[in-house]
Order: sequence, then structure tokens, then C-alpha cells
Amino acid sequence: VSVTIEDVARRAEVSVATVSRALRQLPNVAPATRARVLAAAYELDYVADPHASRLAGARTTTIGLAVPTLGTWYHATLFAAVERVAAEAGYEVRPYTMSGPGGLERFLLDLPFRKGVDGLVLADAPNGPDELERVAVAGVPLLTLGVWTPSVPSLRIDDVASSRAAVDHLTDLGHRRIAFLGASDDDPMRFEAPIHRRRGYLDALRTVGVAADPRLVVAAGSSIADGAAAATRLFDLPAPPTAIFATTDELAFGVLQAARERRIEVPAQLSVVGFDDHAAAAAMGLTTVRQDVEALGARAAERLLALLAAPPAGVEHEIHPTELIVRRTSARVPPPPTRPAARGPSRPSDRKRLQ
Amino acid sequence: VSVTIEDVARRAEVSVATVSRALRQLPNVAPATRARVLAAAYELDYVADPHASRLAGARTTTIGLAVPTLGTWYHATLFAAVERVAAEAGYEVRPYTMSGPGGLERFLLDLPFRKGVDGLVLADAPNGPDELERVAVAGVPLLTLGVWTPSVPSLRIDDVASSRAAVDHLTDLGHRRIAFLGASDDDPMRFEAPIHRRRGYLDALRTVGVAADPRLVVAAGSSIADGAAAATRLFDLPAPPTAIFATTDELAFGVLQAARERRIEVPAQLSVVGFDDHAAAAAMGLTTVRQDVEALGARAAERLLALLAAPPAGVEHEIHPTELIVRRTSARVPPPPTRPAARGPSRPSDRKRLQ
DNA sequence: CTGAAAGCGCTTACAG
DNA sequence: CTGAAAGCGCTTACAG
Repeated sequence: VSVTIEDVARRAEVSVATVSRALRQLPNVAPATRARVLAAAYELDYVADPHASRLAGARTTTIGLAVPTLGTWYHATLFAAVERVAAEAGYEVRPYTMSGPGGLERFLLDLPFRKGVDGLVLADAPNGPDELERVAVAGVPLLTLGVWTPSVPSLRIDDVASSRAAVDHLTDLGHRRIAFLGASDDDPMRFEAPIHRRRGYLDALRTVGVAADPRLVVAAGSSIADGAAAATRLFDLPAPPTAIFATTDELAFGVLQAARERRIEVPAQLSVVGFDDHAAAAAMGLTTVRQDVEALGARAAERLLALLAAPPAGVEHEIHPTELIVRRTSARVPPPPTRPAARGPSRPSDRKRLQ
Repeated sequence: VSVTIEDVARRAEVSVATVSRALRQLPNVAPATRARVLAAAYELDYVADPHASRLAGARTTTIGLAVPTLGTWYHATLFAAVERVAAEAGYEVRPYTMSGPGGLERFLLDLPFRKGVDGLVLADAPNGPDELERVAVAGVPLLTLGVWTPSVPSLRIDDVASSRAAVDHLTDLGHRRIAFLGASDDDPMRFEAPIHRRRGYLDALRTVGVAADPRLVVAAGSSIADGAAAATRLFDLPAPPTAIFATTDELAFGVLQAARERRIEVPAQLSVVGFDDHAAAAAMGLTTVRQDVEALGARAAERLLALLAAPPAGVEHEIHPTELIVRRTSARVPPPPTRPAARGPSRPSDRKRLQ
């Protein structure tokens, strides 16, 4: 039904071995022969069957990108970036997602990428030394992004410091009741980033002598709707936060939406800071921690490709910079609601302003 | 280096044929034998080499999703939806993107999905009968989404009517200088949707007796930044529009951002309507045409899977509904700037209000 | 229910 | 520079 290398060989009047060589730009093919083969292949509309090719021992010229999901702005953007540089090098990129029930387990059990790709960039999941080790041992050249283990080349940002900067910004503005929105510890995906970002959050609070209020540390998912739901719960607290730090911009968008629905003014009554600098963050005026996802993805692809081309000299770990972008969703803490007893010339808001 | 079916056969003390059958849940395997094989495979951490498997004639249990890019919210969401239902059926989904220089041509030339997938859903590109025909002829079961040709089963929304509704909304509000942001005709990707949406736009204008002003029909790309750039050009026109209809929410976000930078009040001075109901649209308060991308993707996967399971009885074309969601970015047209000569008791804005 | 063998379409030593 | 042949790891008739 389909045209094979034999058809091409017959038409070009050479052996299949020669066709194989000619088509893959190997040396050792006379120019005239090569031309004849190329012409025949073109006329027949031939492309090598990738399965046969790979089974016979050739490279796949595809790299894998393992991500929790592709439904998130961060990961979709990552994919696009990886694919862009891979394409320039003649590689395809094949995503492996781990979302869905049992997705992570199945990924770890089957390691579906082995035999399917020449190399793999593993982004954000799975994490934990054991799981990473299992992947590393599968025998395909590996680079991790976000997660990290000493023996595997990696790329990441400093999540702790970045989120610390975000929360420092909030405490500088006088906020003390600051909520944290991130993935929970028992999330099946167990992302590492949210954990580190929470650490940064706690560090920042500690610096100003505030003990974290567990009710303000809430587990959200990753979608905008998740952010809205979490924010709504926060608003219903007896003592709601004056600021919310969300570990992704998408969660922050949800917070903004929920605030609007509740007629809570941002930033007058509530400050919100996100993380990512999502393409829509500027349009929303969101204060956020910028990470250059495009650059991260491109660099990951570059390094993996380099790894494939040459034996790795050693294990390198790269840390990319981030930057706090202050826009219009963060402002000084509002004066606390004046209770009858507190009325008087000594306004609490003045005190705050001194800090 | 890697464990093969032979290793499993040896350990289970059966032939490789039996291993193959047992592992693929075929009948004709004694329960006890099957158990032994499963145990051996488990202990050896065996998974069949997909390439060998496919080469030997088995199905790939993967379906393809061909999209212009995965960098767009619409397509990323589509992918996630397709993957969710595919996973439930035990299928993987493999994306084929056509973005980048020469991407479309290469796709059409190589048809890289053939031999790689059991079926393909083709979303939005390529379009045009000839190109679609070339893909259809490759021999893999096909379903198109967005684009459409009589001989291939398809799924889509009514782009003309949907965008007409959006622009009708604007004309109902008294707008007459309404700009259109979409892909250009000579876009290498030649999406069909923008063309249909422009038709709807023109129809709506014609209904109120307005001739389209070519300067208000602008070719934008697909990103938020593209939308901002296009909007800025529009703002610089001698007679800028009072409303902008963008063919995607992402473009609309860019418009909103550009408006903010120019201190143009939305909706007081400018109305904007998008298309998609992007996850962030609610958070932005964007008036838009909602299409249920999640449902579209899920349905596409379902139908393709059904096609694979049973010989298609006939070619079905499905049209999914859309809905105009009016939020806070659209309002009555502002009164035209009062020129000195026009001052007086007869305010033009009153006239508008009657319409 | 199970096995021996052919074959899927390539690539890669090995000769020449 | 080119070809004949083995082999990659499976699946599928074909026998039994």
C-alpha cells in the first residue's frame, strides 16, 4: 500500500543500502548516484518509515518533553520554545504528559519515552530523587528543567529567592496578612516549584517577624478557576488577607476575577502578586515575578541537543534569573477596618506608612 | 541493553508469540499462562518496543493532532482535551505542528503522521480543498476541526454567524467605526476561521449600511503582543475606531493592554469584543464569543476513536454552538469628539442613543 | 491454547 | 563508492 525503500531502489537502479545512505546525507555516495536516488524518492513521494528506521538502529531525530500537562500557559509556552529550536536542528519534539488519574504512575512505570526519542527534557515532574533516578536510568540522555538532582544536567530558576522577592515586596508595602496560593504537598504531581516558592514566602514572613497563619496557606490547583475558588475561600475567612501571593499568574488571574465578583478593589483593598509574567499579565496590570519561559525552553533544547551531539563533559546545572515586575495590583496595605473603639486621631494607617 | 520479548518468553517459559498475545489481552491464552507472562513482564520491567510493534503490523494506539501551533491558548486547550479522552481509551496523542518557516510545506510534503498514528484530527490547518485532499489521501482515518471539506468528517462552529453576532452587538450599541483584527489573507498558514469571521464582520456592517473601511481591517498575528501592536496602529489613525472586534481573545487582551498604555478608557472610549472565551476572559471582563474548546476537543477525539473502532457509516459534519458573552468591555458608542463648529444644544450623542 | 517461522522496512557492518 | 545479507523486536497467519 505504501512506498518502501525497495521501490525507490528499483526506480533508481541501486541497492536499498545505497538509497538509505543517499537519503540520509551519508558520505560515500557518488554525487550522480545520490541525485538519481533523490529524484526517485521525490517522484515516488517516499519517506522512510520511522519505525523501521528506528528499529534498525538509527536515531529518531526526535526529542521528548515530559511535562505534567500541556494545558498550562507555562508548559505550553515551554513546548513551543523547545519545538522551535528543535526544528531548527531537524528534530521533532514529542510531549509526554503525566496529568490525569494514574498518569504519573504510568509514566514512571512504562517510561514511554525510551525507544521513542533520542533525548528527553523533563520539566517539573516527576520530582524526588527516586523518581528522577528511575527516569535517568532508562538510558536516554536527560536534562531536567525545574526539578533537579546532582547527577543530571539541569536548568532552573531560583524559586525560593524569587518568591521571597515577591513577598518582600508585599511586606515592604506594609502587608502582614499575606496569603499563599500553591499546589498542596499531597498533590499527586508533587511539583517542586510550589514547595520552594512556599519556602520563600515563609522566609519573607519570618524576616518581618510574622508567623505564618496556616489558614492563609492554601492549596489551589493550577487553573484560573482554581485560583478564583481558592481566593473566594480566603475572602470568607474571619480575618481575610490584605494580600495574596499566587505561585502562578493563572492562579492570580483567578484571584483577580474573584475579587471583582466580590467587589473587592485591587489594589486598594487587596494586593495580588503572581508568578510567571504570563503573556496576559501585562494586559491585566498584574504585579508578578517574571521568568523568561521562552528562553528557558530554548536553552533546554539547545543543551539537550548539544548533549546528544557530544559526550557530556560533566554535569552542569544552570540557574536562570527572574525579575519582580511591579505593576498595578500591588499597593500599600489598606488601613485596618476602624472598629468603634479604635477611632481617634491616631490612625493605624499612619503607622504602617512608616515601615 | 534493553529487555526484549525474548527475555520475557524465556522467563515465563513460553514462546514469544504467547507473550505477545498475553500482553495484548488477546483471547486464546490460558489464564494461568497469561498470569505467568504478566508476572515475568512485570519483574523484568518489560514494555514492547513501539517501533518493532508498529512495524510488525500492530496498531500504534496513538492518534495525531495536527495544529498550526501549540503556543496559542485555543490549540493548547484543544490538545489537553483531546489527550484527556484519548487517554481514557488507552491512546496517546501526538501533536504535529506546522508553525515556523516552511512548517506547513514540510507537513504537506512529508505527511509525517502517516505510519505514526492510527488516526488524525486536523485542526485549522492546512485548509483549502487541495491541501486537505492531500492529507486525506495519505490513508489514515481523518477528522477535521475548524476546516472543512465535504468528503471528510468534521467538527466546527459557525464562524460567520458567530462573528456576526459579535459585531451586531457592537452596532446595536451604536458603533459604526468598528475595526477588525485577524490573520491576513496572505498569512502562510491561511487559517480559515479568520476569513469566515471577517465575512461575518462585513455582513454585520452591511446590515447597518456601513461600508467597511479598509484601514480598519487589520492583519494581526495571534499573540497578545500582536494584538497590542495592531491596536496601537489603529489608535494612530486620523479617525480611530470606536470599537474593535478581535478574532481571538488573545488579540483582544493585547488591545486592552495597548488601550491602557494610551490611557484610552474601555469601554467608555473604546469597546472591545474578543472571540474564544479564553480562561482569562472572565478575569479581564472581556465581552467575547464563547466556544467550548474543551468540548470541541473532547468530541473530536471521541469521534475519531469511534471511526477507528467501526467503519464509518457516512461522512458526518457537526456544528457546535457558540454564545455571545457580554461583559464589561463593550458599551454604547461615545459621543463623537465635539468640534468647535458642532457645539450647541443639539448633541450628536443624543441621536446615537436612539438607535 | 501454543509454537515455529516468516515478514514488517529499514540500517549497518562486511566485502569488494 | 556500492551491494548482499544479517538483524533490529515485534506480530501474525499457519499448524498443531
